[in-house]
Amino acid sequence: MSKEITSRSEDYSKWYNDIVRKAGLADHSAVRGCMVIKPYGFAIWEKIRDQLDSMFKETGHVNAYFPLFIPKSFLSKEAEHVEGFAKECAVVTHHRLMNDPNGKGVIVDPDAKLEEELIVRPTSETIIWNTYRDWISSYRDLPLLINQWANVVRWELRTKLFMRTAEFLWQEGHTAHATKDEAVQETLTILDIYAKFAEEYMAVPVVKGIKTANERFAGAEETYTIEAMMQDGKALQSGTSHFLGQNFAKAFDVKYLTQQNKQEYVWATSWGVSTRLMGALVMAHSDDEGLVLPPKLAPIQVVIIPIPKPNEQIDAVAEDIMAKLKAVGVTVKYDTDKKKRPGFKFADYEMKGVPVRIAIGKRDLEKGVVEVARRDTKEKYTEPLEGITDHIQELLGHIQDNIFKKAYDFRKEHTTEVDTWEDFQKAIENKGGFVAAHWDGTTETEVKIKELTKATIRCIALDQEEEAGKCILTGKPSSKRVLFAKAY
RNA sequence: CUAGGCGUAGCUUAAUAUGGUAGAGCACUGCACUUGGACUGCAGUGGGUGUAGGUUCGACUCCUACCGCUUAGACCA
Repeated sequence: MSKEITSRSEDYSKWYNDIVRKAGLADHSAVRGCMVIKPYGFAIWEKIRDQLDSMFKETGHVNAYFPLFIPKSFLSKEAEHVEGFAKECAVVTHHRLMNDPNGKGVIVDPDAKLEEELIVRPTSETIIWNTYRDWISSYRDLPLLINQWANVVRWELRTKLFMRTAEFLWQEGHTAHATKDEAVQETLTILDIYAKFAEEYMAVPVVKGIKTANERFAGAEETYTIEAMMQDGKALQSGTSHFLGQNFAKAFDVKYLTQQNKQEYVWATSWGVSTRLMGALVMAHSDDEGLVLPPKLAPIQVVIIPIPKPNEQIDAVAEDIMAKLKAVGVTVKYDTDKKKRPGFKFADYEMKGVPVRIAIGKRDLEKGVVEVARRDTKEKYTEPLEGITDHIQELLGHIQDNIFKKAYDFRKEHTTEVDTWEDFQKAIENKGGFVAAHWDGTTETEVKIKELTKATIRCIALDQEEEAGKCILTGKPSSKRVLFAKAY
């Protein structure tokens, strides 16, 4: 097997690429910047999707689907919005192919030019708000709480599997409200869902915060974010929730009649997380042996491996364990492949990040035990068959907690408070991670700091306490610290 | 998009300074033998060197263009 993985210390980027490929998550495709998500990778995405989907539904959202194509004219209706995406749009100009009269193959039929070009959606605000105009006429139609699961295209020039690809999968929620307060509340509700999902399911601790004007979504009044930290100390924006004000309502003329019979523009939000979460999952937990998955998102939570190969006696025990685990909602796989040796299977499931492995051999059965191994700590021990179901269930919980704690401790160690420019530079350069520092609140300073250090303001944490201080660069007064980091 | 680096079998790679007509390991197939951490042996399958041109008697090797990957920027989720 040539499955070895480049170590993190040797080359973090290469390590990441190795994990993604060798754990069977995704491959490069024939199309530049686009990936093929493989079955195992997609199974994880499905877990992410299903969980989030149920959380959205619990909070009153419903799913719908809007077109992949957006008329070019729509994008120009909200000036800031179009500016944010103009440089990375795929444009459909024709609708027909024909045989090449000069030879083999096909060419674009020049007679099939579209009257109005279509943009492959980079995000759907415009097409959705154009639709909402028809759906909203009265306060009785509000709030409108819609989400869609879709693919979008942003013509990225520099790509990395899951982290940034030209096409990616995501969910985008688009809501309309009667009042500003309600819309702001919506963005915060979603932010909480994202944070809860990240921490409780992905086991990735996140900072909830507000983006600076400079980092804000094009067309938003306010952008809220959850920021995670990867093992190389870089920050990863893992989800965003935008308060859009009345910008899109005005651009698309979406008004409603109030109870007082007055015409008002509606208030909007939009929010999304993407397959980038897959990248976060890999980068937050995995090690040099492969993927490490939190049990709650693992497509296979427990794998049972017969030693050295299946036989009637082992099968019977394995099937019994499987049935009991399945009954309590644990996903189990019994690997009966006779061609592969146990050692190979051990390595393979470690590569794939399966949280728990149970090995059953003749010697174990004579003693009424099995061997249990956990992926996160690499611990291995024997456990009586009696009560194995409860033990495994409990263990999965411990693993979930332990993975989170490990990531939490890492973030804690890599969060530094500094008060001088010199310390700031040192922290960013040598230690990495989040650096909490005072900032004078201007975009100019923010941009300057980025030029000098590559660090950007990830967010102003929602729970950041007020504290008088001086901007690390300009010395101007500041009322609270913001989080800086180098980011993906 | 800019600047480097790299493209030889599914993967890792040899042959490239000095052009001479692609060789191996892993994977894969078959058989045998094994089996408590990526077995072993034997026998096979598989590439014409990212693509298109050019130079040459002859190109993996030299030249040009393009494509892709990658690293670092600019931009962005």
